[in-house]
Amino acid sequence: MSEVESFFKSAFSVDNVIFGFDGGDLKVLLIQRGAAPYKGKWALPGDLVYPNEDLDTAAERVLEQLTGLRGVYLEQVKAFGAVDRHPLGRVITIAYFSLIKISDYTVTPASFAQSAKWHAVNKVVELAFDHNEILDSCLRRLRRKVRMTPIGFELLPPKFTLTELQHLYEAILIQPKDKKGKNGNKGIDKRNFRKKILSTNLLHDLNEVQEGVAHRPAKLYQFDRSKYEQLVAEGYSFDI
Amino acid sequence: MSEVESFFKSAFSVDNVIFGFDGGDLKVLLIQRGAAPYKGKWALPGDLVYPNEDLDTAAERVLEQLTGLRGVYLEQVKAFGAVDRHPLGRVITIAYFSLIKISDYTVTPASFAQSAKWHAVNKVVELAFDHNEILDSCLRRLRRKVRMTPIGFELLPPKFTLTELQHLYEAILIQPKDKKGKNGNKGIDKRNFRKKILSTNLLHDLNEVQEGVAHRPAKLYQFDRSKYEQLVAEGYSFDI
DNA sequence: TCAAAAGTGTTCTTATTACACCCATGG
DNA sequence: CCATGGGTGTAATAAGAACACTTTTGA
Repeated sequence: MSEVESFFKSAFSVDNVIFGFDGGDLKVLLIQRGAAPYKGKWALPGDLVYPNEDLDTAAERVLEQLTGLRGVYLEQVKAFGAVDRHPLGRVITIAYFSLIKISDYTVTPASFAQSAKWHAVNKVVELAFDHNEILDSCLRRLRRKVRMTPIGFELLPPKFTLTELQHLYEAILIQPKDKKGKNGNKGIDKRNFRKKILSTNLLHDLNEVQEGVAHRPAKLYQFDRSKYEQLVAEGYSFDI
Repeated sequence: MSEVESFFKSAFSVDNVIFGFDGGDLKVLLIQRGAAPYKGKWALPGDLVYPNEDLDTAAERVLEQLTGLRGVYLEQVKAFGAVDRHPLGRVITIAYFSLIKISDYTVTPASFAQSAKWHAVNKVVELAFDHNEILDSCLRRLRRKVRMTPIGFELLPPKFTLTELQHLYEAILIQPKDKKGKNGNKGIDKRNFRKKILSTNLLHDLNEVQEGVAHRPAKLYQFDRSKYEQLVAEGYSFDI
């Protein structure tokens, strides 16, 4: 084998960290591997990239095959390319994360998806390959990004209450329990959160309320994307 | 050719955006291509990744071959993998940026390096491949990172003045001229900058002053890395 | 004595934090 | 009428922004 040929004895894949939110915990969609290597282990959904396929397209394809969803939030995080990360050969993988409304994911279209399941990110067990490391990277990216851009709404239904929104931020931003308990990992202050999020003027008050709750029903809001885009064009920068 | 084989008709490379600072402008080290494709064009230094080489190692190798430097700041940014990004085949590239002290780069050890040259990032011309896009991504990453972590010091000599440090931040953070002139792209306020940077207590006053300047000589400072690492362990987070 | 850059404080404005009670609804 | 979460304001503190003159040195 020539040296040049040896450079091409390699492949690349995409792996997708699909986040969802169930009202309480931040979740990640994992599949249970049906074949070696790591048969039976939980893993991130991923696939080899087709020879004539862009990386982003491959990530979209993996997402759609598993969830049936298109056009959702998807962002590349970084490449993972340790020599020994794949036991069968040199495979570098490009990590993506996507945000979906957990209620939109109902059936499991793809054949391999019968073994797909939501896992709370704080309770994820040992995964195949270097997927724990990939998940960690994507989670850190999400934590940073959710405070700088209004992507949190991608995880909520179109109509939501302020308390639901606050719980989402808490689920994403509050680490389970800091090593030393140094920084007080308490929840966000309700009044301050509402003040700040409403002061952006990006939430449209729908003049509707929750139904079927055994307490005072909360008002429903909707994220005003077009307003956000207009503000961004004027130099606005989201920060929460 | 089997389908599986076709997946392996691809290669990956690393491309390295090497930043430097000459006291005035933020610079990037580019090489002039000596061979097709894009012969004669300026490009980012890069190379194919060896089959048994980690991505980070490949990026370090490219950097060392060009500059002779080891152990400098290096960070992966992301992968670029458009199908047609390389005219000769499917090559995805992993972009890195590194920060070097421009005075440490003197001779040009590698054979291909006779055509290496510093270019002001604000005046970079059309580059080979998708390297302009890669440079933009790395520059955005640098702009974000330099405010969150004390990596700016990687671009300065060990002893520096506060004015030099301020000029560095201005060179990195101030865009040449905003589209509409909307946000006032003026320099940083000198007094506020000094107050803030000194309040971190991360600069060690060396009790030395500049020599050979035709005006009042400035005091010299040194970045106290061990103090920074100690503070980080206690939960501190740099922010400028 | 001039030019050139170093160095230095205060005021104003804005953002962040801390904090506790009444309200509306369904069971 | 009780349990449950919804909804609201103010005061104190901290951070950021604006701003101009004196000092030191070499030429």
